[in-house]
Amino acid sequence: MTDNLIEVLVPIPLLEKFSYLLPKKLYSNPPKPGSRVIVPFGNRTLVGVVWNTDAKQLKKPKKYKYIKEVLDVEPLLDKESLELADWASRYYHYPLGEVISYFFPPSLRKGKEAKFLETKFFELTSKGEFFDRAELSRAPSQSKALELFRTEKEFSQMTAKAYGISTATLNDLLSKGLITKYVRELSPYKKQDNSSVDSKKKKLNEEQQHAVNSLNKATDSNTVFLLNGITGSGKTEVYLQAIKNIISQGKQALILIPEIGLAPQAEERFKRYFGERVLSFHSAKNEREKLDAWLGASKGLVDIIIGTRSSIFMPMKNLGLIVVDEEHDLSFKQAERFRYSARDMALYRAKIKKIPIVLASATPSLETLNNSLVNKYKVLNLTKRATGAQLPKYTPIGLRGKELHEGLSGELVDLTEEELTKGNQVLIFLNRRGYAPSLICRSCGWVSNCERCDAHMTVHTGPLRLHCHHCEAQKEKPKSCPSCSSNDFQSYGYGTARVEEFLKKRFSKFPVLRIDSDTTKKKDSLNVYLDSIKEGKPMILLGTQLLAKGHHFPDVTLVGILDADSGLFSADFRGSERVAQLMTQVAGRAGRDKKPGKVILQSYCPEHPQIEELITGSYQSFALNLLEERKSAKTPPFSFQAKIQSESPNSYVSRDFIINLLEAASKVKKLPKDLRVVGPLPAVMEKKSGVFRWEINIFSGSRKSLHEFLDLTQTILYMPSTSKKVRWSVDVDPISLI
DNA sequence: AGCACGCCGACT
DNA sequence: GTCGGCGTGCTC
Repeated sequence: MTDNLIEVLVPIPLLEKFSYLLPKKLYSNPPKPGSRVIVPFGNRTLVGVVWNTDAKQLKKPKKYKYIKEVLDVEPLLDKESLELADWASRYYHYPLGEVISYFFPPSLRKGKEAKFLETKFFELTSKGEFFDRAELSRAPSQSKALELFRTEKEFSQMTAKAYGISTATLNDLLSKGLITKYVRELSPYKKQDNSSVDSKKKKLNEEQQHAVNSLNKATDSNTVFLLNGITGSGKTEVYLQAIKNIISQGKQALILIPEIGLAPQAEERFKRYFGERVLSFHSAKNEREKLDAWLGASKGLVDIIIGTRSSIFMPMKNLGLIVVDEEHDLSFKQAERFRYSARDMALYRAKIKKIPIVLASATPSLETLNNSLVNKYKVLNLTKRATGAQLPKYTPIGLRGKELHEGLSGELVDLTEEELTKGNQVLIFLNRRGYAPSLICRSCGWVSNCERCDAHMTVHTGPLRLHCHHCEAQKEKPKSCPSCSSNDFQSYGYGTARVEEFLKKRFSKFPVLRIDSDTTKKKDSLNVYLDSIKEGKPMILLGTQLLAKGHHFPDVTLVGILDADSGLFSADFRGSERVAQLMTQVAGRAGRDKKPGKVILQSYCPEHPQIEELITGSYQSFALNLLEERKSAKTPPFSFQAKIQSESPNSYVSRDFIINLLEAASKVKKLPKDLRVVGPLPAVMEKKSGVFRWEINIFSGSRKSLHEFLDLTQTILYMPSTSKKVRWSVDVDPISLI
């Protein structure tokens, strides 16, 4: 019998589960799967999670240790979370013990109590109620406090302070037995108060209404919806109403959004609609807030969680719907350690829980689009803008042989002038921050390369410095050329800061708002910008992809895309997909309201078939073409991809590590025929942050053989004999472009 | 991952 | 003599 042996997961990069003995005193009350326990591990003590209570005996049983302590009598994670963790661990080939820790907020990972903030309360006793206040004539503070207690009956420590009752007074009343003290968990969540909720539903158009109806009909079934609505078509309103329906059934909804920057606005919109039982969750929250949100969601005190990718791990007592907004967005994929895709985990979570899930986007990823084409997903199309406005018209402007004004063609400058004078706003898009992408020496050709990366250092102004955009490196602009000592430097190319300089000079009467990660570093600064845009005064919004993300700019009538070519000739097969999404999203900021919009696409090759397709066709037609290309190239979504990468300060060491891995793997088992291994090759940017990266990319038409191969490499990678000088990673469904 | 153990180099 | 460098091995 092994009924006293318990399998525990520890947060350590090891593939094994560890078995522990249950002390006799816990026989009557054994911990359940999903409970946290404290276990001895080597000479350390760790917080682990119970996985299995009927663990099998090891083949050669060593000495088992005893569980030290059970932290949770009732499990903190339900069966579905455990199943999701198990799946993710196997799918992403990442140790289960580490995966499971993603399901807990930091404080619970550290072993703290799963309780809301505990607060001291002071309550009037019956003695206090009938006590003659005349006896307190020499203690006016106590007398006054007692009077307050008689009307309020009890105070939390905080409120007592707010009422001006000092700790000394409280202690005096306590010692006289007039009040008592007790400790209570202070749940920050109130029962729903519907009076604060704006229950007016917006009027929907026919397509939106149809979408809402379809979503409402799918309750309790694992239906995957692609809410494919053009920019400005009112996707949010559709899922808001679907969520309303879910909540009216006493269930919860989980909404995943791309970036942390979008969280405040999204939360505000949801709160306006649903009241206080909406909670946002993202990395900027502190430990206490994270724990409170976690507890609130798992106890069912919160109806809606809206958050960034890590919210997919949020326990929900009665989850009824998941929405992944802007599902194409790359930020749903974690690009380090546990390289999960929150979107794909959401799909699996909905499957386990047998609930509907909505993937919403104007520019769906090719994976999602393909799944909808093969009828795995149900498509809800929104083809009209909610305001009735038209999609903006694209006008290409060829740049060859043209004189530019810091990246702007004469036509674009004129059109900008025209729109500003009419009182409209203009959006200029350039996906390159800083002043100029590089600094060159005009006398010898020296270029400002980063010492730690295969990349140029970008010129930044105010103060004038060189920054590497791929590592932390920064330095002064050299006084003279390191190579020829001349002083003839030129800032080569242009970034947002340089264009800003020009626009401010050229359109001095109008504000120019530069919005990129340099100008929005400070907390809330993005919101300050967005608020000033909302005022609707004529101005120029200049920025990077930050501007492309889901914002509603009703007064923008002209969008200028300075460099439509970037990314078209990318080394990555996902480059064009990304460009099309970006262009479509940016273009979609124009003409959202009553005023019609126009989009200028500057390009050195306007006759490039992909540029033409974007202009004359639509994102949809562009994407369908791309899908055909991917099909013949057998790249995802027509095959499954994984990447194994090594990192070392020495390029040869890094390369040899991958070569040895492949060799070791093929010794154990011949590579299956349906597996295509590309590499070993250096990464596109081989040197980054001082380490050299080599990789193999594995493609397979069969998920099964891909995973079998990864399982095999994993056992090799985790062998103690494997060199620890090299850092390695496995990335399933990689999407990174560098 | 962490931590201990262990085997070589430059120090009070 | 020993303090400490990091290679290697192990964790129920």
